[in-house]
Amino acid sequence: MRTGLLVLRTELPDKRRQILNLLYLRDIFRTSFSPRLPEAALAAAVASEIWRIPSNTFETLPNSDPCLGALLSRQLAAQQSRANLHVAAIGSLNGEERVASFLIELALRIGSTSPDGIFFQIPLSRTDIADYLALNADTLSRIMSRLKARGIVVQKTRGRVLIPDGKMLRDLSPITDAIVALHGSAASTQAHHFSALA
Amino acid sequence: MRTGLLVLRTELPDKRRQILNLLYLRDIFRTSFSPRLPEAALAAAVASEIWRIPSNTFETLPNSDPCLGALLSRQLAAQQSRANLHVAAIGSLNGEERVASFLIELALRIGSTSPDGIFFQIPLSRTDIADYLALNADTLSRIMSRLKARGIVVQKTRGRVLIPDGKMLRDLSPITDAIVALHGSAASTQAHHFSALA
DNA sequence: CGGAACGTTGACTGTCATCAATCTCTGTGG
DNA sequence: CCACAGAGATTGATGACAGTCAACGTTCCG
Repeated sequence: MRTGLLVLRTELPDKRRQILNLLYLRDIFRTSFSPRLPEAALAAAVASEIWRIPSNTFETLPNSDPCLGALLSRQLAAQQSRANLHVAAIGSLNGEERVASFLIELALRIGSTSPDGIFFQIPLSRTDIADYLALNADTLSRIMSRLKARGIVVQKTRGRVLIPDGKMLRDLSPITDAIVALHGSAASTQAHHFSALA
Repeated sequence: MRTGLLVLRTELPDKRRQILNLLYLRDIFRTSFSPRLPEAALAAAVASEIWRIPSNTFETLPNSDPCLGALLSRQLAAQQSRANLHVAAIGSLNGEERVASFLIELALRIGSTSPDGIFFQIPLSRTDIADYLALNADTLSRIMSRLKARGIVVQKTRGRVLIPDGKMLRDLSPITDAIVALHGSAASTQAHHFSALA
């Protein structure tokens, strides 16, 4: 995909929904990445632009250009790693830690640094965020309220958020380093806000 | 890898452990599949045999043989899909459903069909299973006791288990179909025990 | 036989889900 | 411009499920 943000969403029998994965710029998605779950479907969280490549072409892509093959291989490895990280987040963090981790992820991916801190537009609805973090929407709302009360996040307008101090957020998540490694390119201006060395 | 069973394990600050992924026969693992989490490490659950391939060789493998490239590509897709399925399991199932899903997975992977049902040797310690399912070991023990009381699983000896009736187990997990699709090869004698059509 | 590791079980606690009431935004039409 | 409707978000009261801690069983070693 070229721009935008996609979610891989599924819905189990009892109206239990879960967002399995977020897909960002330059991520690769194949139908076969999605397990055969009921209602599993890709949906655009924000307007997105996608390149479609026929499956055959995709599988023989590396043959045409060795360098492309290596790139592809690394991209897929990074996505696998992100999926594993998400397992760790959902499986071993509590609500607040999950939300903090998610905010760090967004800040690295779509944040822009300003003198006041890191700004970004939250690209998902509350419900989608809750589904992504395996939390209830009500619980998510409560956690966000607590974070706002503590001044860790500041809500500017609907869906627009400011993180005044990356270090405070950093300390709320035990997996910050892994998130930075996977979502913050070395060149990212946001990454250093969360870096342990900063 | 060629034989055995590997676990990708991590351990966060407060002795919270999580098993991110199980690796079975013919699965592919690269260091870069593992997020940079504290203590992230591969460990053998049972004696395992592994092929090591230098990273460069790996990335250029597809160039040497187009057919191999396609195979590789599909294998990686299947593993991605399994990671996503595991997110769904941990994120949206309750304890009993997770355990049922895990038992189905094992039955498909390492079970052998007998007149009495499906037999297998549980290849992980209680603690590891709990970490894989994002449950507490005590809770896991309680759930297993309940399943035994209901006759859904029968414990033969330490770590050796019999599933008398696959259909009963099947109905305990809302994601059975997806598990069968990913872990049961079409040829597997176990797969039909869990199939909706059986 | 004894010790260590692992597993089980019960009583209690804490976190998160559920349900319901209220509030806030956003867009629409008078 | 305001009123209104509807969706989404917030908040509180309550309950269920899983986690914690501690005691006791079991298995498997030397």
